[in-house]
Amino acid sequence: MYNTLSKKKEPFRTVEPGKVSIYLCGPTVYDKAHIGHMVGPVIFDCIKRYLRYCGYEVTWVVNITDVDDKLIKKANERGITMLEVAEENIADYNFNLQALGVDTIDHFPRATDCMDEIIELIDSLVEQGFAYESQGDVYFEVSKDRGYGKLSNRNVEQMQGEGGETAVLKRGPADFALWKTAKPGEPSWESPWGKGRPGWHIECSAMSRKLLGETFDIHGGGLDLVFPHHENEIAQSECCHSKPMVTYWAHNGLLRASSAAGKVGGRGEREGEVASATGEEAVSGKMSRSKGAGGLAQLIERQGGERIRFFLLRTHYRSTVLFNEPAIEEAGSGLDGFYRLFKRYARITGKDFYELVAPLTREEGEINADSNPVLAAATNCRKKFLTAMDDDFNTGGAIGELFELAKIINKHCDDSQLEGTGQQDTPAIATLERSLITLKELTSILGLFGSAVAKPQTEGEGALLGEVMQLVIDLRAESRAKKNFATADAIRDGVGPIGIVLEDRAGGTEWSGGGADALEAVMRLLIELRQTARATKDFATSDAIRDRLAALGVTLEDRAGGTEWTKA
RNA sequence: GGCGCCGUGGCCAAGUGGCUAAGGCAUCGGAUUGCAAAUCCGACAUCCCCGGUUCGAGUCCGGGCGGCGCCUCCA
Repeated sequence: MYNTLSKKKEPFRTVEPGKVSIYLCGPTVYDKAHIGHMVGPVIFDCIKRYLRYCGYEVTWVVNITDVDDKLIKKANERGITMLEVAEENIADYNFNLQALGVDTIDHFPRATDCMDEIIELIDSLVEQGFAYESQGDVYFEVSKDRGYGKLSNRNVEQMQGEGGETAVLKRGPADFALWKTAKPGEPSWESPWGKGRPGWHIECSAMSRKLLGETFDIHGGGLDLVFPHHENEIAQSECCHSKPMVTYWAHNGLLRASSAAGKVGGRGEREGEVASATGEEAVSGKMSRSKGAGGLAQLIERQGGERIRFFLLRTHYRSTVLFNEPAIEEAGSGLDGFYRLFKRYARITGKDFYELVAPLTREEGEINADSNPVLAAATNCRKKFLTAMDDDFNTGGAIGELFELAKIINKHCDDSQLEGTGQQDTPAIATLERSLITLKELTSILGLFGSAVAKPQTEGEGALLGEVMQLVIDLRAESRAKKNFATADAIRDGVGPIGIVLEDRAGGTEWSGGGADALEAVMRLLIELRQTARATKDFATSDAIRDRLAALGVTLEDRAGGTEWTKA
């Protein structure tokens, strides 16, 4: 595991054998989240799942900083309380986490719920001479900490800055506030230094100690938190406790918004036809809420959480990721291959991939391949997957093996002609299931494919039904025009049982009715009509059906067991 | 100015001294299909440039060029 403190990978060892304690810096909840806020939660969710899989007992804390200058400012702007601002954005954050499948967080402490611990910690620092009071504020005296700067690799002398607005109150320009005295009208708490509130940084030292102890295993956060936030946390905690705060500091790379949709990075070669980048001027550069980044919830609505999670996990967590929506869609294309495999499994066995029970631990997952070449290949994939994960949680490399495994399984289905032959309880089926169980075992580590992706659009289905019905009506009209009454009548007779009535009026045909399952039923009717046409070699009609559905975004796929339709 | 990261095929991306440089997306062939879709098979890179260390480097060192982050709030 890579450690920011030592700047290299280190063998994994824990404070307590068999146990891992993790603290991840969560959001300051003054505004809605953007996608960058999910990098840490998603990777640490995987880290926890993986460590658990490897036999560790893991405790994971994500804090909420709900008291801060920016929350106060936001509350004043909107004429609501700081608490209300916090509640609103915590709800947003929780929605985002849930959508991305982050569900392994054990504790969600809020700074305002830990005020006693915070004050106690500050008090101890003052008592030990590492901090001092100044007109109701309390500052940490950086020059008293010999280790200061070790995480972010800097020393106090070389640091610039004149100390900001509060310079006159501080002994040194690098000193930072542990406690801020309350201005009139601001939320405040009683303390030995009068009414006030904690500075940024101290809440994490207090909450991590409260829940994980004075020394814990892993502290995570975005790379942008290394300085000053984590540097100051170390200073506070280690001066107070005279022992290491954390064994591993783990920082995820930052997301950057990339301009020019479709072109992610690379040199700006603009030859030939150039997509005129008019319209929305995409912002390029680091994402931050202060620059207006947000809208994660809307992005989730458009793309779905699993795509976004997969997109984030394709890349190693420490690298910078250029983010734009087409890139997420591309990731989605990769995911689709897995979804198709799951459907294939259902076609063959009638069973649901999501219902498969996979081994929860590394030992249980071992495959007994014997002389089965498919399982031997699956074993090899599994091994490489785990090797990648063992190397600083290399999810990108691990995902490569997932695709490899999917290909092996698909090939097995092809080679053994599992589709359409009605095989059951054969060794080939057993091999299929066993290899899918391994796929499930591995994807579970990444928190993927835990449950079927919910269909995002019920309203869209209503619209689609309308479009499909128009197609049905057109088709019937054309059949009548060609005096192909068999087909025309088959259409009207076919929609009747679905609860749809066709009425021929002077201006054209109108339709009405149709219940909840109408879309599915109409699609089946169209598929039947197409089969009939094909059987009578009426390819003009059969192709017309498929082509027109394609124009609506519906794809027909002929399988050994029958035709399936999917909406893009 | 100080500290640090990155530069692999059309795009994304793994790889941290050694068999044929993973994988995905896209593209082009082939098998399959009435035609498609799906699936499978195949094609598609010598790793920004220069120099060095080494029997051997994308992988280590030095120097360029280019992109980016932190030093102020930030996942």
